[in-house]
Amino acid sequence: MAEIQSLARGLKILALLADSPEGGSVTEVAEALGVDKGSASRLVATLVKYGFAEKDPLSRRFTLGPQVVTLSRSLLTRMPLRDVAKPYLRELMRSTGECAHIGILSQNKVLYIDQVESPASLRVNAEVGFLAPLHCTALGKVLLAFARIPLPDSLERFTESTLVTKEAMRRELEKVRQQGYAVDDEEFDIGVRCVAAPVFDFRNKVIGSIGISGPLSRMTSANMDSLIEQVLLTSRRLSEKMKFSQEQDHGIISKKDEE
Amino acid sequence: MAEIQSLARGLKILALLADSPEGGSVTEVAEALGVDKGSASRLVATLVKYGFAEKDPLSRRFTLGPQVVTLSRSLLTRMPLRDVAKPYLRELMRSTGECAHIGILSQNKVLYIDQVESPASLRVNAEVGFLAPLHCTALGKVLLAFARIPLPDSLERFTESTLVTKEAMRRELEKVRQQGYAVDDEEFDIGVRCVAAPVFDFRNKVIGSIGISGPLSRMTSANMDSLIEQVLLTSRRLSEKMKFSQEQDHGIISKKDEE
DNA sequence: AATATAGTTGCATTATATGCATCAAATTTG
DNA sequence: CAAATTTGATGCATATAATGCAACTATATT
Repeated sequence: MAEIQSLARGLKILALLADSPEGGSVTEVAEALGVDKGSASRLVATLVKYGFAEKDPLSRRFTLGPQVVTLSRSLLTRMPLRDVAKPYLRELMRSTGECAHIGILSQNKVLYIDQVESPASLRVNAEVGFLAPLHCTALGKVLLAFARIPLPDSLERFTESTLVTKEAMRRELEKVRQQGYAVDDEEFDIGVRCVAAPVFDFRNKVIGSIGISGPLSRMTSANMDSLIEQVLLTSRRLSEKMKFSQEQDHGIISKKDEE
Repeated sequence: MAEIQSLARGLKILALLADSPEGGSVTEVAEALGVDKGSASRLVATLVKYGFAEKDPLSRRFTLGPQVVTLSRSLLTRMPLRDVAKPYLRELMRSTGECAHIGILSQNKVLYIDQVESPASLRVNAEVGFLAPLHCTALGKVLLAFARIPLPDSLERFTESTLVTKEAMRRELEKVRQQGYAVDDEEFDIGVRCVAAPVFDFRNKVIGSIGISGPLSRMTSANMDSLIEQVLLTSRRLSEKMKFSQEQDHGIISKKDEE
């Protein structure tokens, strides 16, 4: 699979700019890619020209450009799952009082595609576009358990509670499958608990996971059961809705357009 | 300014995919760019390889990939204005009951970089990443009036009330400058009114605009005055805060890093 | 003001992207 | 259900476009 070198370089630069909070200079970019300053200069100039990067004239450093935000919206607003899920997220947040979010599998991580914030002043906030590890988040565990994707080779430790052995992980995923939901008990962020459950499409394939996150102080063992109940209920209702809307889509697609 | 052709082509493809709801096929892409099918095939393959595009195996069509969502988040979470504005947006939404949003100038349009939704069931929703015209939105008029950028050559009509002549626009902008705020009275969407005011940085340069949008039924002439008051108050407070945080930044930047 | 560092641009070279043709796969049609 | 047609992928030779070098300009540092 031959890749187009200059395009690949440009895309690598975008990833680079995304990773460095201060942006990147031409020389840094050149070094990172192992190309000449001249080439780097021309590549970033092209990115700027199309709005994918921006130059701060003062520092002469480059950052991501607004075009990526526009593209992102374009993608997000066209995700059927996201569209359908919105009211369910709102309802889930309302009934639990915690931040509700929905994620999909992307690059072997979980990508948060939408969120409804809790009004509480102490709350967990997972920005749309956030890319989290699978093995230590509730949303991620659900995807691992139901999507039947291979376990990541190394399970990075984030806190004391992170499950880092494949064996422990396998047992955990078995449990998730049996229960139908996953819990993250301070395995990624200290002081944060999450609950998530799968969303299935009309073929009973997992297409995402939906859940809530909140501080330990509110997500206590005393009310975990009712929170889990809410999440499960929501995930089932959403799955039903998805089946419905996708069967409709299916019908529409099979009817061929004229011309 | 020589642009790197293949990179430019790749970026054009991304814009293309963003514009077509159904995504694009290899042949369509090839036609749109005026290149060979083979080249188009290799270009999209590269985009897919780096997560910027995705292939639906069934329809063999390409859509934007999740990488753009990740990049977008990376950019948005690093915008100082966005960070600082969040609580002000929340407060503005709470005090007015309407959807509050904040935008910046991008590609001669206004880019919505954050939003707080109203809980009302009838509400206006402007997704983050939305790119709206300057001349017929409150956020946009504010930018036009205070950023001293040239008027767009043609003022597209969206509704009966859209101002489409340069002369009318100039008068309107003069009014905006005098009042310190802008109103959009069904000039973009029927049934929707918006109010917005500028956000200034420590140099008194406009860096964005903040405002609210709501249905005519709630944004009546009777309560417009108080809504305007709220927006103005918020924009002034936010500007103050921005001055403060930027002066701090300024200090940090001028203190050179070791190494 | 002088020096050093960083970014841009012109130009010749070479590698790379391109188009064509072929092949494979999938979709449509008879 | 097979034949035909459309669509996407890949190998290869050619030509073009991207590259690196070097010279130059602009900015930052001393």
